[in-house]
Amino acid sequence: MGMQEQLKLNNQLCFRLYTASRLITQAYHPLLSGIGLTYPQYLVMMVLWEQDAQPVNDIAKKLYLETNTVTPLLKRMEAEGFISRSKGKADARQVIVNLTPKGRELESQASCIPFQLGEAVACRSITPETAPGLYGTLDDLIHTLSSAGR
Amino acid sequence: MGMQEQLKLNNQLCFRLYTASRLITQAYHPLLSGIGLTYPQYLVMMVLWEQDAQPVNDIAKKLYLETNTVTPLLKRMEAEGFISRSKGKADARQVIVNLTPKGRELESQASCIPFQLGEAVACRSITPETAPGLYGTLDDLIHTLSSAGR
DNA sequence: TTTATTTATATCGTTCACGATGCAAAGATA
DNA sequence: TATCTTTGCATCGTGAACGATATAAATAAA
Repeated sequence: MGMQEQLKLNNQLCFRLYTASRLITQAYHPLLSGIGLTYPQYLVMMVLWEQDAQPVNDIAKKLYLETNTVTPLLKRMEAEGFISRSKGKADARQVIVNLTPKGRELESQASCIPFQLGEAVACRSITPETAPGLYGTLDDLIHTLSSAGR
Repeated sequence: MGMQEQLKLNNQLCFRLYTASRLITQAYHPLLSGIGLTYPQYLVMMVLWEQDAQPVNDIAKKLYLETNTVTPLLKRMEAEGFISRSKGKADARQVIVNLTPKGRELESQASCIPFQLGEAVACRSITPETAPGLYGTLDDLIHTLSSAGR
């Protein structure tokens, strides 16, 4: 009649990732709301700051999201004036996403966010020595899961 | 005019956690839909399997969620017949959540899920030797973030 | 060149998350 | 006791996520 050990919350990797993800996103909130972005919108902006003028699909792939998530996100960002969307010339099916001047200007305003966030996240388990190992593990996990799903 | 290095997606811990969390949840989906649960609902069930008859607030705290997320979740689970909700006797403000027989029966059906999931998540970076370290790091992060937010 | 298939994006419906706010019960203070 | 504050839960509105489906353009096959 004992509780199944493997069904305890404490033994779940996924629950930890889910919680850690939500809590970090919450920590971003006050910083991002200052520049008018949500966290997923901030991710899109980082993709575009790194390389402007990308089709929807390229953005979606880099974020491991589907277009049915990204399309409405981009529409809201267009309504806010951060990006513009235009038909692709080479391929008329594509929608090319461009930064507006307002969106481009945001990069310098956002540049301090990673540092501010770093202070909030500072804990003894994540140091310059241990971070690469953690990143590698998560990258490995993401790679396994994203390739398994096809 | 160079790209701000710290604003690159590859340098972001949060993006990794966000992606890993989503992809693992997706891996759960086919397993959970078989027993009629979503992933957050599965988390609630795990809390209740471990200890039945808890007030909403206790469940929310264990999942690091607010009641405005948990209440609608519980209502859907009640409509599906997995749980029942009743007024607390000692404190009339509380709503006590109980497993129904159907919800209790689900535990044995769910007991194989962690193993099935384990196979999907199997990658060289997460082994019986490395998992505790990863869990510890995430727990530390969660602790830091959840106590900072107050 | 038709016809069939794939690809790129969009639409729709449902379920989270979560900030803001409301409300009633409980507890504290006057 | 009457008033004030806190606590527990619910409601509302908005923005993701995502499965399922639709549509048009591009490509492949017949």
